[in-house]
Amino acid sequence: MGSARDMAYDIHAMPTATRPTPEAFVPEGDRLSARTEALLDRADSLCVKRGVRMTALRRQVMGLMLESSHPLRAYDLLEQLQARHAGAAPPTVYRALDFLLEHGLAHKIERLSSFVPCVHVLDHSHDHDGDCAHATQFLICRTCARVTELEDGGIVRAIALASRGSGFHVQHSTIEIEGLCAECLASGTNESASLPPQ
Amino acid sequence: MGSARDMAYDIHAMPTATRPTPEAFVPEGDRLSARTEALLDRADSLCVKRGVRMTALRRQVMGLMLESSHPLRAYDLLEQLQARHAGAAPPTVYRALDFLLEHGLAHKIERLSSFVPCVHVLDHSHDHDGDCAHATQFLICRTCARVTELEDGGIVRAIALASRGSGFHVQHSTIEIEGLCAECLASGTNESASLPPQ
DNA sequence: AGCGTGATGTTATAATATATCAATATGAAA
DNA sequence: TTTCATATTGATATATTATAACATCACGCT
Repeated sequence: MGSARDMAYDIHAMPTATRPTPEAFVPEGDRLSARTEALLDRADSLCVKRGVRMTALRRQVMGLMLESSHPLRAYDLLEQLQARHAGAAPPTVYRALDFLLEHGLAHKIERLSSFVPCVHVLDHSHDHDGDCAHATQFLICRTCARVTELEDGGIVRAIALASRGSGFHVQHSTIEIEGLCAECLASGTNESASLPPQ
Repeated sequence: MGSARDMAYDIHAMPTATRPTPEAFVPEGDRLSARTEALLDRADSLCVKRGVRMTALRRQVMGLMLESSHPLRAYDLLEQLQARHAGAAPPTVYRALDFLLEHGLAHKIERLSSFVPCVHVLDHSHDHDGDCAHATQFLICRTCARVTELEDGGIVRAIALASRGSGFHVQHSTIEIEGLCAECLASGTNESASLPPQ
């Protein structure tokens, strides 16, 4: 036994390191990038640390988001999930998403009714670990539809200051900034990615 | 003839000042506060200035929002609209809302899938007039469900700064801050108004 | 093994939003 | 005034997003 929850559910619930020869078990189209596998494993150990369960289903949904270059809608995830998970239905996806959102492993982009994996909890040294209450902001490119997650102290402070000025106690902020990303600005590619207007 | 668009559609399309004795024409339950009437008239003249039409339908929808203490969902508006407007259907409301949003007379609160009238375009001296591209932020109270609209320069600057740091060109920002308003904090009334979590 | 809890399966439906095309109203031109 | 182009509204259908409710199954504990 390699870890606290190995052999649970199926191979997709296992950190890569504990698998015999992963490729042999992974059905066509399911190979995940090394980065995704690494991030999934980080998410996984974060869950262990918190005493919650990163099940196969949740890991799969997280994996789908990590492999995508842009936010995915619930029904996008559902469709992809169904390829390997016949019985998947809307609640299947929404429940997995609820878990991931609750534990700060993913975020909902309200403007797009879409979801992205959280890179700050997972990536490098941002060890929030037991605490998932980080304040994030999102840059949404209207041309390429990519979303970048920020954790900008200046924005957080400005919001705290303005709220305090109104006697308001902040619990959560939704900050979604739309426009053109550096790459699209540079390449002059201004066709919209069919985002909602305003 | 009293103004550019008088007698259009019905009495509700008319600024109060041009009406003979408004009360006599207004059906039961349709009396609007003096504040609402005044703001509707401001919205109206803003539209005239911009060469767009504040029709009876749009004015009614705007009026419903102005009379409400909290954000209204599209189907709330629809239901209220139907009381005086038999044929009203979802597109009726969404089209009126689209117009009001486009002209900065209302805002959508993404977190609540709800709509509020814009007070900054309408109230007192904020004469944006021809220009509706003001940057707003919203304070959403989880207890009383009231929403306060801000136009805080500090937040706008912090966002501009952070975005510039990423080479991102901002076109629009959605800033929705959830928590407890001063009144609810003071009164200790902490029952949630059934807002979505996180 | 038996039990309590949490996770998933399954079906149905609620809530939010848009597409499409017909009918009508409006403002400007002739 | 008539005519015309355009904007607005009417009406029906449907797409999209999200949840309720209850059955079943897996897991962790004793």
